[in-house]
Amino acid sequence: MSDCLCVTLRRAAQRVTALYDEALAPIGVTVAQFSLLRHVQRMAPVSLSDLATSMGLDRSTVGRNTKLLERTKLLATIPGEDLRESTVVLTKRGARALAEGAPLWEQAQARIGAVLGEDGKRSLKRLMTAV
Amino acid sequence: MSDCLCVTLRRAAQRVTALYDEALAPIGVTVAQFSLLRHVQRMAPVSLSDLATSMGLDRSTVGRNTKLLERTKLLATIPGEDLRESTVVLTKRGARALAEGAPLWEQAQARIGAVLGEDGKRSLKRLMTAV
DNA sequence: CTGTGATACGGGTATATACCCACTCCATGT
DNA sequence: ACATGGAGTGGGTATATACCCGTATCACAG
Repeated sequence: MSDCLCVTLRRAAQRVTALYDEALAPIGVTVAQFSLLRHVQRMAPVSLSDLATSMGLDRSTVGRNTKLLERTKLLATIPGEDLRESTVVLTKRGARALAEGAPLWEQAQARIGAVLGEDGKRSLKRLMTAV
Repeated sequence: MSDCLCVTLRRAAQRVTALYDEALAPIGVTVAQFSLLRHVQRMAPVSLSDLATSMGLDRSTVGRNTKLLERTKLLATIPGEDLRESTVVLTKRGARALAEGAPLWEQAQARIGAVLGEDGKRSLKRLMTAV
């Protein structure tokens, strides 16, 4: 067993990701993509830069992930008034995926929440504010 | 703020990884590579498959990560008696990197250990056994 | 109205990871 | 001895992520 906290944390994140991904499989998106969809839903119409800032990810990462969801027709991008800007919106399919995915996500979230418990969630929050 | 435990956990893992990577930067390896080096040190001479099993990673991942460390001359692979097998060993440079990296790793580990606290580590362990 | 610096994005490259397929090599049963 | 199946690896492809650079566009100072 690895006693490196970092490696353990990475593995935990991977396994939890796999669990969420499996839960969301019926709607054909990963948890990273689901998260992106939710952010777009909240912020649309929104630029890639604003999305990236809001999600705490690199702009290029958001751009690439958005492209994937464009290919599967869950997102669409339209040029903004500022021609440099690419504005992202949900498609109807995207909205439907979000609606159908919500209870699936809830289940996974409840399961992990139960495993972590209140103290686990607190530790996680503490970690996020500390690093 | 994302209220998805999975996304939060992923971000936490990324940030902690960045912290360890920065700590290990003087010896020019990432924490994933450092972990691989340590496993090789413990198990050498060892096949890729055994390494992968021991580290809980995919065989192909270990193969690729090993190639990276071969390029930087921290690891070497020699053909095993079984010609299918590729046996991995530490080079002198690899051993030196491990020795020099140990205190750097310790520092990062201590810092994250302090943030997590005993309850945080317990939660993490609980998570690992549950998923 | 023009030039310059700032901003938005895309693409290249890199690590880390997984899964699946093909190839090679071994080992064992007939 | 040979065939068949299993094991070990490598490579292809995919996602998710970061950083850096180039290009296009904008906004503002002069």
